[in-house]
Amino acid sequence: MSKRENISMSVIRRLPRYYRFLTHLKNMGVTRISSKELSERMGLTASQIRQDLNCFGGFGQQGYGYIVSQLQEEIGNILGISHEYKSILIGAGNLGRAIAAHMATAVNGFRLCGIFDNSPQKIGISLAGIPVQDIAALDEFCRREKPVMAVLCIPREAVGSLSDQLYSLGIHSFWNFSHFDLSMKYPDAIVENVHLNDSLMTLCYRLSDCGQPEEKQSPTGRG
Amino acid sequence: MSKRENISMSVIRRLPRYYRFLTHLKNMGVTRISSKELSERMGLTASQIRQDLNCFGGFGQQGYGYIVSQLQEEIGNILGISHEYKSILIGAGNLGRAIAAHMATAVNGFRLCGIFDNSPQKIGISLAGIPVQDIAALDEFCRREKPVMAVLCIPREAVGSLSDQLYSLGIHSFWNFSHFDLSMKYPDAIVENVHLNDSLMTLCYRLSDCGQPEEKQSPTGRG
DNA sequence: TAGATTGTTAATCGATTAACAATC
DNA sequence: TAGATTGTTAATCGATTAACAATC
Repeated sequence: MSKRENISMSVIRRLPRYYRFLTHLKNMGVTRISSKELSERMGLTASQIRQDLNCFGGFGQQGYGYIVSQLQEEIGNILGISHEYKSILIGAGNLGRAIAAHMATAVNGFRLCGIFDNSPQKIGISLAGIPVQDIAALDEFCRREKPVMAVLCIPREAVGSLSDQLYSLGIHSFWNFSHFDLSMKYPDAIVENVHLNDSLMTLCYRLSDCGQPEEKQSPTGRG
Repeated sequence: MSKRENISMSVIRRLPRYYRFLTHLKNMGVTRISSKELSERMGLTASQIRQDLNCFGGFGQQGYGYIVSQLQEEIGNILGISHEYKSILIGAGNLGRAIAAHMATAVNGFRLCGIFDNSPQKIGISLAGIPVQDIAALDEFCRREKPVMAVLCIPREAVGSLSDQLYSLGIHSFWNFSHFDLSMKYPDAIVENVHLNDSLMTLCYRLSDCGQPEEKQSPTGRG
């Protein structure tokens, strides 16, 4: 866990995948692995794996390789998965439901402690054992429970004013599923965006890549 | 739409964001924009925007800038959003439900035409107006409808054998929400992964970054 | 025309890969 | 010890930024 200074996002984004792979190997009964073997299984270069790991410390042994269980645990610590950061979810729609179920089951460093919505049809129901509260109760709840992260599963239009409220209540990190640009608004906030539609559109691009689209001969052009 | 050769994923992943921003500007009544102004609004450099756009052609006018509606339409064409690629969804759990709802509403180049699950409780219900079919009906359905993309909202364990079936039925592109490594298995497949838990873990890392974790003094060590 | 802003080439920066001495 | 594989430095590659001539 030692060094950890100015680690690039490229490296950080690979850590969960290492963690998953090592957990899988551990479950399969593999006790020892070299960077070469791991690289072949993961489709990376051995150099990159060693380079990545050495951002955080030397976890291997020359001539031997890495102990799977040890390395898995180290990366878990680096990621901070044994934390239980208090978090709330805003928006109990289809996506909110899925995320609540996800956060309740997977171990990931966060504990969901409150869900909020503004629709009377949603208020009172439970998702993953947590009751959906009226958004009007948000202030009081946050002052009492002091959550540090908010999951935003609400439409773009709703985020503008709500994010101000959340930010002033001390929530400065967001798992953002909306299209609202939080990191533009709060430069010091920690924002992780999940843009499902953007993701799908890149898939569309790659499918279209071979044949020309050509369905629209757009008759645009400036005066 | 012209050039389009060896466009890097870095560029491709920015396209949907350009598209969103331009759509927004258009809706706000903005008709004309320079790369400088757009860069300030999006938190990029003007150089990057011009560089990105010029991968596909010259859409601007020197001394004037870009016509918002025209550029928006061009990027839409580049992404291929007017396609209606037939797609199927496997897994009608919480996440499957959310994705079905999403794909039914947003315009994104795909048309969801079938949903499959293996649970008797799910078979027969409708998601976004589409009935959930028994996974046993998959072969017959695919031979008739010829979908080209599959959304995978099933657990890792289920993907191994199912992906073989899908691949042999001519489905070579996947929107993959599972942790199964499809691109390792089918190097020629087009795979877009959405790993929600990985995303959340990077957020956890960044939150943990300031204070040391130190809750576990792991007593590991070899031989 | 003069001013503005593009398209494009060159310079810089960062990330990945290769090489190799250290060492288990 | 000899063989293997790490940790780390150097070389390469790619992506971003800066600069500027072209031109509307």
